[in-house]
Amino acid sequence: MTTTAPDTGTRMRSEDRRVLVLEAATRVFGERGYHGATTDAVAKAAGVSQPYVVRMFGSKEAMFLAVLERAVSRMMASFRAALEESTAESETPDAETLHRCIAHNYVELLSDRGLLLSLMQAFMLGADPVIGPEARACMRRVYEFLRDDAGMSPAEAHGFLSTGMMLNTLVGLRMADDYEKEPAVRELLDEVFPTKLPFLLSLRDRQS
Amino acid sequence: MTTTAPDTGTRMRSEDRRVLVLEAATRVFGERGYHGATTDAVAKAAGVSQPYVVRMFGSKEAMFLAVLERAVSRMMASFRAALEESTAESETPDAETLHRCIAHNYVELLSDRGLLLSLMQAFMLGADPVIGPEARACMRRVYEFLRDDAGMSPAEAHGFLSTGMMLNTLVGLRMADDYEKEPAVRELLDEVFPTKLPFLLSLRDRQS
DNA sequence: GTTGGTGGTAATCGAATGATTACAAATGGC
DNA sequence: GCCATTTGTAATCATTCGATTACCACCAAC
Repeated sequence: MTTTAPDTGTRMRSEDRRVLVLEAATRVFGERGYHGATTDAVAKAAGVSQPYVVRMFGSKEAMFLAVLERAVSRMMASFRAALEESTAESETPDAETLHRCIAHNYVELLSDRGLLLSLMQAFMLGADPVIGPEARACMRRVYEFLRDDAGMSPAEAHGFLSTGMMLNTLVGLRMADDYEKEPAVRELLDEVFPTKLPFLLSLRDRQS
Repeated sequence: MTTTAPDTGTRMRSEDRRVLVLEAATRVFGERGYHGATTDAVAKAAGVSQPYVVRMFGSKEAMFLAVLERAVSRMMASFRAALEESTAESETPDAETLHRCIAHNYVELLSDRGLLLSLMQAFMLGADPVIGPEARACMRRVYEFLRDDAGMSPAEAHGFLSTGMMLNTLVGLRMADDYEKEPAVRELLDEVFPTKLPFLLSLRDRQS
């Protein structure tokens, strides 16, 4: 007897499926953290079976590392695009122009819900013997880009990274949930997201 | 027959024991995160049995909330002390004096290994229906202190919080582990911890 | 001395989870 | 058409973990 529902006949190339699973994993890891995320939750979010996601990456740990690599690569690509934008505006862009261009692209990254949160989750795993070194390498890549490619001074890079950590933290906290109820929260978010607030608030209502 | 090792005869008041367990839980939650921490690991770190820590707080979730409350209370106390220090130096302290005094006490907090990391872990749990609201309230308490008591402008409070998030992230990453090997890391840490670097590096070598 | 409350532990349970195995259905080259 | 490869799933396993239960030991009051 057949125990499974009849196949719909549609099969994907594993390459495409892998991207789907990676996107789902990014969302799940971002929301629940490395330890809190389950391979089953990722599987359900991607619409595949749990053993499939395990075999696709070998282990949950390897899957997280893949998510991390993709996340930092996409962030770097976003920064590089921002750098080109700002050099297009003026030959030797000042710090403010660069900041504005990067901030613009950075908030765009928030659309990929979980990407920045997955990075942030990795940054809290420095004690992990496998993930820790990879996470430190990610931070290093970003810092070296800011110094070597974007031409920032150490102090400028520090300020830029600090603001980024703050943004990520506020997103992790879901601080926007209290925007209407708490005047202090409104004031803080108005300060931190001067131009991108409508976009941030629109993110809040999306699924999950 | 007796299955247990003979009691050493030393018994503690549950109040004192509770503090010991809270300190142990702070370390464990800080290192492994909420989901990654186990009640058994907390029990072993505190030198008691696992059922005891569960009964003491009712649940792992309640224990985390207790850790969170203690952490934010101690941080606020540290900030209040710093505020008094700076007003002792000059009647109406400028921003730099206040920053310096707070930074001094803040780095002291790092001695309580895990306190800031536990806070940071909570900040990544905004999606949790129970912990999320509590974590947002913690952030709000800190922001309102900076605005109302420390007299910071929204922009000043934003900058201060951003730097704090950056410090916490670098500690979570264990970035100091790469201080000697990676020149970029050395440069970054020299910039972020201008005066407190020896202290930071000494923390690195402590147990766990 | 015994009694009752406080400070603990050993043993165990049920559920969740990451991983493995065995198997089935679709696809493509020949 | 046939067969090997690829794309998937159902079933299950061994651990782990939070929680519960039942029990024991110390101590103070009377």
